[in-house]
Amino acid sequence: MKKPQDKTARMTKALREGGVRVTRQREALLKVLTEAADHPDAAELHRRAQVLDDTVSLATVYRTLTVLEREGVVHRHSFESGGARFEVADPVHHDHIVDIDTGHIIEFRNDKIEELQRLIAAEMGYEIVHHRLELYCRKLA
Amino acid sequence: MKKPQDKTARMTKALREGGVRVTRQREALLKVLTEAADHPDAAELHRRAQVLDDTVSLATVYRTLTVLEREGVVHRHSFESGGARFEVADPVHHDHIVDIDTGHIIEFRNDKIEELQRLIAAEMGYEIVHHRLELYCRKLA
DNA sequence: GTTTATGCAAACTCTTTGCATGTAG
DNA sequence: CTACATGCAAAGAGTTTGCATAAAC
Repeated sequence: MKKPQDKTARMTKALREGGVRVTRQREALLKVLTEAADHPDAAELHRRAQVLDDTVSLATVYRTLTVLEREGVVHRHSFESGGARFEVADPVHHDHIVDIDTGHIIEFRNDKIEELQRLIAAEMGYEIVHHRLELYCRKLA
Repeated sequence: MKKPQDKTARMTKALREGGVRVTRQREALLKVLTEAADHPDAAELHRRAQVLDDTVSLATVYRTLTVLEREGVVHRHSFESGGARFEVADPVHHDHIVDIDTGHIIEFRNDKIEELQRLIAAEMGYEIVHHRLELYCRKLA
């Protein structure tokens, strides 16, 4: 069982070492991000962060998310509808299943599919820098 | 060698049978779409369609693309940056490699990867309705 | 003739930015 | 103390929409 506070501590350390200032607002956002079990968008992160610190503005949420993404501690996804959604970067890459009826997002990882992608790209003379695989699904009866 | 005019003819037929009116503007857009070897966005399609019919407005381009997508003759993609990009629906599904240096988009199809996706979804109790696989790549040296 | 599509401009959503002020290191 | 981060409001990009007019069937 990984404790969220450990994650936050590791993240703030990584940020400071990257020359990034850890402000009250950024601490609030980091806490909200590490505690999120879902994939919230910027507005939702703003709402959650304001509970912890009501001075957090939406502009800062966006600016901070950009910084966190650049520092590699957050991943940005854009699923089929709506704006960008965010999650704390997982050291192990995973893909997503989107339940088109409920909107729920499920993570999965499959080494075979990762390897196949690498092979396909290589056959075409390419090396994968990053990729995106989303399965839009419906629950089986 | 498939002739573009055949494609357009088939598409207009499908549209009329779907109760959709085929206007001058829609004809221009269909022609531009079938002749496109790339994946243009709405603004680019607007530019190209205006060469054929200068009364085509951007609003109509958007409205028509929505109709064409609903009728199944066009696919809409949203790659990592910029707005939506469109292509005539391919009867055989394909995925995309995006060259991150040039922006070029290459299509590919791989049955094994399609099958793997189906298996993964099934294992989680899901059936795939549609999916999206994009490989953001760099040319190998 | 009816019903649907169009152009235009305004509105909308999501995101970014300029600027004066605040604050982390 | 100085450089960087912030809030606010305004601007931006991409897309949609209300309305009066035009045209497909």
